Amino acid sequence: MLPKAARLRSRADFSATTRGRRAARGALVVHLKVTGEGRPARAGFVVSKAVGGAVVRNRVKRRLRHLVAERIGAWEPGTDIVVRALPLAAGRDHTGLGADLDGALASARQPRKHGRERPK
RNA sequence: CGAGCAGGCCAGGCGGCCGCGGCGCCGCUUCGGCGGCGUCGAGGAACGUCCGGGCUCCACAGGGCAGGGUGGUUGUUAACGGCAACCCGGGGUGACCCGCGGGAAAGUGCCACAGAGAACAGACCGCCGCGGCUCGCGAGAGCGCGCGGUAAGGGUGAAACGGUGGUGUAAGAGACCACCAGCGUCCCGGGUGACCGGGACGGCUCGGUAAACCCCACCCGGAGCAAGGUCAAGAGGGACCUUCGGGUCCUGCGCGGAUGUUCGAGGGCGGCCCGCCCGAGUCCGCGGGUAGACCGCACGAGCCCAUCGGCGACGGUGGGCCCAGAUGGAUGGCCGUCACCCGGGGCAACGCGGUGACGCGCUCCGGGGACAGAACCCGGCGUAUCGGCCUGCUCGUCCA
RNA sequence: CGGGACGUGGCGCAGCUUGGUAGCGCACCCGCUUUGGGAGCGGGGGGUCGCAGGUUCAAAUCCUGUCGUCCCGA
Repeated sequence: MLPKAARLRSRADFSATTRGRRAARGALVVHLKVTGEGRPARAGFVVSKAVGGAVVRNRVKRRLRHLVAERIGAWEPGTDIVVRALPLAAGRDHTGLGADLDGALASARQPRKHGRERPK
């Protein structure tokens, strides 16, 4: 799992990260912000009451923490992410959540294109 | 063997890889932490928050009136609205189960519709007597008739002012009698008690509803671990120093308005009134600051075993054990395997039964494993829960 | 942690205080009106009163438990 130092633990950290880039995939929404500071990367999780009861919420959180822990070493220092779980995440298994997380991260890392591509 | 009743228990096991939090020891450290080893790490409901207590702070001067809760008895307990045993009423063939189970002759209210009449009741039909009229020779019969008697019968209703049989009567009626049911008073016996059993007498019968108001008995200070405490930080103001960035010390939000200081604001004594006490601030608006750490906080009405008392809830004694403490919130993630349950396929092999189809064990495949996450602690209650196990008991059927 | 409100046809609400008939608006169906539609007029259908138990002759209403939703204070 993630040690304490690698987790976002205050309201201020969460707000700062949430104002960064955002991407959604499947049951997850990921906020990403590269601060450029020299400390290790950190992650935070938001699982609201809409996802389920305490048992379901804890299970989702624990799975996400493990998934992030497997990936966090590869990120550049100073990166903060916030992973928010949608109600769909309650029925998602480990593999499914991993796919959602990777997809959302890849999408968030891509530089945002200005304007939308209009369909022909 | 089949139905069923009651009580209790479990909450998958093992292994691999990768992790998280607390505590202890050791080592390193730039004093922020890091590493290693050891050890501990969710529940029977941790849940809902329906009760009761511990603990902490506030208050303690009482009186009256309101308010809330409980409601068979006796126990049990720190306490309870819990639990145990028993009593009463109801249900079941039975084991057993269910009951907010005080008072309706203290008072008030309500009882729709139907029905003649619904609470110190009521003559619609019927029944009976007298009178009237009609018919008939007459005995008598009849009536959309009048006056009176009558609560036995009909019908309505949840409920119609005791039941059955007789005496009696014009017809009837507890008007009277016998038995039965119920009520009240007294006596005897049993029980700590609720109450039970028996007897005598009485008037003969007095509806339901208090989960309607109410009456009676008993109980009840207010808040809540964001309780409460220690420390740090802080905006503004003042003084001093200054290299004009700031630093040190003291005090500790600033501004405006209302009201008040023995002619007393405001607060406290759970609410109101009286009374008493403390007493110089209190309230409103605008603007600003803080949002940290530690203690409380894990030895407790604690758990396990034995034994004694008690029908039991429970209590006494002795021995052993230390058993979660997070704070964007740890106690896990992934995989394998073995047992368990469900569904489907197969007899190719083995075992049992059957002539056999096949069934069971077996084997192959697929699926399932619930309800649910500590947040100051404890005792209960209530609710959710895939399934499995144990003990005692009841009824039915068959065999000996 | 403490306190409060609500649940009634498809939707939004009354009725609960003082227990006996569940009502209103929109929507739906049928008819009239119109060339047709809308509007209007007339008629009609539709409700386990969140769930379970209890009190009562009788419960949407009273009591207890339970489920869900929402709000307020610290």
